[in-house]
Amino acid sequence: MKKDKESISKLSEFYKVFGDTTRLHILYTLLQKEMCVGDLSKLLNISQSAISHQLKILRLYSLVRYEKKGQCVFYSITDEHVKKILEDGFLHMSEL
Amino acid sequence: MKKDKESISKLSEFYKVFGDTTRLHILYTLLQKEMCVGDLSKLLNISQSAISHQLKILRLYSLVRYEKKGQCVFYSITDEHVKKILEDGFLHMSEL
DNA sequence: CCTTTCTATGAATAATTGTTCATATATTCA
DNA sequence: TGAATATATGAACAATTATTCATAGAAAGG
Repeated sequence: MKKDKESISKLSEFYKVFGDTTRLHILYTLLQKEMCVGDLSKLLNISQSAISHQLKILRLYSLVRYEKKGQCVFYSITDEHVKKILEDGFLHMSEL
Repeated sequence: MKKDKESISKLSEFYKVFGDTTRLHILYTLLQKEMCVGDLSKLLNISQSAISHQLKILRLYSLVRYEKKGQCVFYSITDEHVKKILEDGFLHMSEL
């Protein structure tokens, strides 16, 4: 695995995505079940706009996917690999 | 594993530490061999002060340890667990 | 249609974080 | 002891990132 400037920069971006409480809250909530934007907003007590902006970033990094059902847009964790990353996070931390 | 506000906040802090190119560069450099502040500064072409400030954060999170030898302070990765986290990072990313 | 509801988004603002600059402390060596 | 070298650190400044605010678009229901 190369550890040049380029890939270290990529890796730091990757970590940065997880390094925000709003995004982590969204991710761990979606780990339980898929949810639409408004529900996330109410549940986490964060404005709809803020949620939407952060979901955009999570989408950009392919951490969540979405499906439109009527007026609602349901978001969910992309796949098992992302779920694993999320579960590993707590393990790593608790070992430090 | 509890996923309350408190622990999600802790976890995001943990990720945040890795979410900076300077700190990652330092960490991956120290993964090769222990090094003193000045050498890191020269090698990475980052001011001594910036390196020192970032090392302080890495120390705070127990990711590095240091040993004073004369005027120099040699830094190294704390332990195998931290090394594992660093190596896992690239794997996770490459699978996304 | 018109209104309501849900979501997305650009721009402005607020908050956070990183770097630089100036300087202090400690150690070595002449 | 005095000068040089290595590191740390507080404060100011710069840069980045998140949130809010205002608003637009899309779908559903009356």
